[in-house]
Amino acid sequence: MLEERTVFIYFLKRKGLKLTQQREEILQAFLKMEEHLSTEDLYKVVKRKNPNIGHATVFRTLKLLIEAGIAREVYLGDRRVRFEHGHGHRHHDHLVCQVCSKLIDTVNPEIEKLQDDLCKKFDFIPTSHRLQIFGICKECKRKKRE
Amino acid sequence: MLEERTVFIYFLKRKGLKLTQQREEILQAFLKMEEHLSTEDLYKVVKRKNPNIGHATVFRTLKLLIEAGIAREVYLGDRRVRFEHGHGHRHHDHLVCQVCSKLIDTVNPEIEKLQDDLCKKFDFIPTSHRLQIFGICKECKRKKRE
DNA sequence: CTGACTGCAAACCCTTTGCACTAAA
DNA sequence: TTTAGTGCAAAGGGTTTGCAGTCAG
Repeated sequence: MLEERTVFIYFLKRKGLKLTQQREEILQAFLKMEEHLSTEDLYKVVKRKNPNIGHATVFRTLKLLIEAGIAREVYLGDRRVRFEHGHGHRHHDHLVCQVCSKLIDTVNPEIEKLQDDLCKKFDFIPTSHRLQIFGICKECKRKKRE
Repeated sequence: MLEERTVFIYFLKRKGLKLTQQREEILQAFLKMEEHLSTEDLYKVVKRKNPNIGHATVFRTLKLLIEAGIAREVYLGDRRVRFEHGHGHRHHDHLVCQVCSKLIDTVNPEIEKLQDDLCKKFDFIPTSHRLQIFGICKECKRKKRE
């Protein structure tokens, strides 16, 4: 948790930007979150600590976090932009349950490897990727039977 | 091309819906398209044939096509919903060029296989998936060098 | 005939921006 | 003090819906 904060501070310094109370709070909220929150979700979390923070600040700070490589955008199928941790994390793949919306994160080195092969085949330089498998999770499957 | 039309007609009949001139035209335009068009794109294509068609009709018909399994939604990272063929087509993976926005479609049976394994591991029943690799395509890479 | 369909325009909803005020450095 | 940051509210921009007129069955 400390490390990402350091990255952010360096990033700000390098760009001549300032570390404000709000940015600090948003960063902390972002780092604590487990799931893939939307701007709105994060806004609500931060607002609990600091009731007069605005949407715009959350939005703008999130952009900075992305630029700094600390956050990453994910699209889960609705029209909302969601965020996940980016810095130093392997990019994981998602199993998305269409019944309960639960998300299972996973990393599969073999798939990763095949993706690289695929890129080579097309002479394509990858910067990031996103794998989502939609379906029904274990629990929901069980409930259906009951 | 005939087959999908049949599927659609059955679908409409089953739901007590009507096959209108507009729906026919939108279906044909959708089936002819090669790329991943947004509602807006498809609207423009159809409008050329039938200038007084409205956005809403395209939008609503697209929803029907999805329900009938003929179309499928894709999210490429902008805020647009895009569509691709769904019925009877293998789900292909995408290489998305971040410079020129070009899309390379591809299918990789090995990756497909590993995905199935992944699902089994989590006892997850997959219904569809989506793999997107973002990066720089061959042409744009070359241009950069020049 | 009758209920589904259409086009229009407006409502929606999330994202993004402009601006006058505030606060890091 | 200077310049970036903030909150507010409004603008954007794509998607969705309400409605009165229209048309397929």
